[in-house]
Amino acid sequence: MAVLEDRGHRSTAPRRAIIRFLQGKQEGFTAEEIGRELPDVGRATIFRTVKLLLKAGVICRLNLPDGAPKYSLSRVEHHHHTVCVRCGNVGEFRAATIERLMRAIGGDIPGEAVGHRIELHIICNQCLLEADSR
Amino acid sequence: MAVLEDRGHRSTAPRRAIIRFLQGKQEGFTAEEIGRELPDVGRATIFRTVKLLLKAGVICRLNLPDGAPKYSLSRVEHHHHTVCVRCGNVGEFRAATIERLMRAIGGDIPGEAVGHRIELHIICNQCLLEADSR
DNA sequence: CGAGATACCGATACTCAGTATCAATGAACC
DNA sequence: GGTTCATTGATACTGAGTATCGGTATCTCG
Repeated sequence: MAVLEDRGHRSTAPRRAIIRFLQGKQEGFTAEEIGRELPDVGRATIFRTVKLLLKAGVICRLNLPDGAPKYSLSRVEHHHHTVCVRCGNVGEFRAATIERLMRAIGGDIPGEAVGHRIELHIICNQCLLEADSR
Repeated sequence: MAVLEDRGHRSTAPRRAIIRFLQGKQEGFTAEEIGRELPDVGRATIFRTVKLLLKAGVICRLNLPDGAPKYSLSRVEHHHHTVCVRCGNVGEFRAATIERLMRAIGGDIPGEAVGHRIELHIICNQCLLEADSR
């Protein structure tokens, strides 16, 4: 909640509103969605705040398989995302094995490895159910 | 070369020009870059052709860490990308270990795994050199 | 080869995510 | 309470990609 103050930013009404809105969010969200939910907050401010939260590590950005941008709360520090190729819902997962493996691969590749990003494309349970019942 | 004809598309001058241009490309490229190189080809046609080549599997789309879109030739069927966080150049790699691991993780996660995408963020050798010499 | 159907073209106008600008406001700190 | 300066919203812009549409070129078939 005091993520921004901790980083030397001011606590303003729009910022509080955005953070409060995101607090409940289980699924990923788009910037446009925030705007729809908080019509009193200017568009620019939404993007500015999203950027701050990104830098603070509170949320993270990912792309759906078609490239559409989406954000999600970072519940755990280092993690990766599952994204449903049907409905676009995103989830998180961690796997220590991956981290070890990526470090090993980083050593085999020219240049210095500084990080990675992994997206697991799935069809989520709900979409599977809907497909069945059709 | 006859990728498009093989899929029932027509062989037209703009398409041939784009494919010929991409043939040489080692690094990743953007749509805008194609347009700069082939000013006689309309913008819409570039995006249309890029989309066809994507569907045909000839090229693939990826995002730089900041979300900027980029394309790269698919030299091998299933592969992943390294992207330099300094200069944005992209490379390819494969690692059978990853594929096995991702399949295992897919089994542990609710829903049906259908694919994945992995980006390894690096600082490429050239950027390392430049950083040293400064 | 000639002709017709239609896939494809370029120009243009649009959408969508995100950024730049700028005058007005309101946190923070004294 | 007053001052400073980060922040705001409005607005205009950029960059990637899509929709539309009248005109053109490719493919196919006779």
